[in-house]
Parts: sequence; structure tokens; C-alpha cells
Amino acid sequence: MGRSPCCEKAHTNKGAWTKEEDQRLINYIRLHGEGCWRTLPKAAGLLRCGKSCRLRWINYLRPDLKRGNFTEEEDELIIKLHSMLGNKWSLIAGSLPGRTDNEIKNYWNTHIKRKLQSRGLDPQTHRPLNAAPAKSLQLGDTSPPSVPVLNSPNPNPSNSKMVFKMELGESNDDGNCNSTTTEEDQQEQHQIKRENEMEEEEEIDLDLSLGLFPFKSRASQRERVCVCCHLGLQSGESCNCTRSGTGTATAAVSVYRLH
DNA sequence: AAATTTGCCAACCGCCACTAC
DNA sequence: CGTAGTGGCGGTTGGCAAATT
Repeated sequence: MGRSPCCEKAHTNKGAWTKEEDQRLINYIRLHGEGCWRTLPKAAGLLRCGKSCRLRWINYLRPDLKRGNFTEEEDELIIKLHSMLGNKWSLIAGSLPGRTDNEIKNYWNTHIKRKLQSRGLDPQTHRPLNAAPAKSLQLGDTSPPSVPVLNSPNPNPSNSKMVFKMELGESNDDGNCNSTTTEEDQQEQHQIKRENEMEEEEEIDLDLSLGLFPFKSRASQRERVCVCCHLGLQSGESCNCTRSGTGTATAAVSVYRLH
């Protein structure tokens, strides 16, 4: 049972790519473009799994890749995006032209985690390390983010900016009541509930800057992820995504602000 | 100088989403 | 509607180089 493997494993190379393999892959994609990854290895004369070819191309051979160290601006952008998107490396990478999700993920794990820890922040929640645990804002999460407000560093909000609106749902982590709840706790919860009810009348504006980047994934087969839709936007509210599959840009979230 | 530890990053693996049939 | 095929994503691993003992 189970799914068949993505490719024939018996006669495929594994491990580090040789220069010759790289050259074959580059030559093939230059001639034929990025097509069907499954059939590419055979067509290109490579003894590699299609997935492996795709990964090698996307993470290492693509001509538009930016090499070299991350800048301070990139660091801060990654931190901001991670605080709102979590480990959605591909979405984060969409905001950093020339950087790959794998690169950002590695960089996060090796550098930024430590950087945040040295600032006394929890890398996962972006909250102070000694603070009570709380949920960070994740995709699809309709509860108010627990992270501190991030102010937009962009002094010129007029450029390519949309305001994202999320309707507030009642925060309900697991629905379990604590049987040892005291009267004070209950009063506090009641107070919180009232505040939430009041807030439900309002909306959170997520102030997101959108950058436009050409994308060359399987546009004919599948549209790129629209961050608006991914964040649970009501269709047609602020998102211009037509979901037609012929779009020419992928949204790049850079900043948000809570009002 | 040799052995061991640590850090980095390319690559792999398994799962999921999406599409075509 | 169900299933198979495919691409994409995120977590993890393995190997190499640098640093340390």
C-alpha cells in the first residue's frame, strides 16, 4: 500500500551534485525551460530523481539567485515576516528576491534564532523569553496576534500597499475549561470575553506591503499562493486576486500593523 | 599535530495540496 | 466523487570545514 515513490530509486544518484550534473541540468533548462520535473532527469541524461533536480535548480543553479551574506535589512524583514507567518519559509522567501526558502530556513536556524535569543526573545513566539506562553499569529489563525505591535518602518505607505482586514473570531484554543478556575479567574475571563465581544464589532487591519515579483512556477496549471487568500481574506474585500491562474505576481508581505 | 567538537548548508524525506482523469 | 500523478513545502539529516581541545 501507500504511494509509489516519486521516481525509480534503484538507478538514481544521491548526495552532492557534480559539476557535470549541474551543467547538464543548466543546459537542459536553458534549452527547454522548467517543465515536467519527473521526466526531466531522463531527458537531460541525469541519473537523478526529478525532485532532486528541481531542488538543485531552485536552491542553487537558478541564475537569479542572490549569493552572499544576508543584509541587516533582510534579517529584520525575515524576523518581521516570521513573527506573522511562522515557518512559512516559501512565503517569506517571496519577499526576499534572490533568496530561497531553504536558504532562509537554514539562515533562520543558524543565525536569526540566536540573534533573537540574544535579544531575550523566543524565536518561535517572538515574545520575551520569560513571558507567559502565548500563541503567535499563524496563517489561518483568526485570534488576535499575541506578538507586540510591529510598526511599519516604511515611511512611505503609499506604494503598493493594501490594508488587510481580518474578522475577529472568538479565541478558543481547545475549548477545555479549567476545573480549578477560581471566581477571580471567572471574572477575568468574563471581562476578557466582554472585551472580545466589543472587539468583534471592529476589525484588525493588517497593514501589508505587497511587492510584485515575476513568477515562473506552473502558472498554467496552478496559481501562485496569494497571501491575501492565504491569510483568510474574505474574497473580494481587499484582495484583487482573481484566482484565474494567469496572474503575474506573487504577493510579498513585508509589514503589518495592528490598529 | 591529531583528535574531537561545533557550525553550516546542501540535499533528502515524507507529507500535503492540487490537478487531471 | 474517488484516485493517481505531480509539484511544492517544511522538517530533518549527513557531510564537510572550521574551531577548539
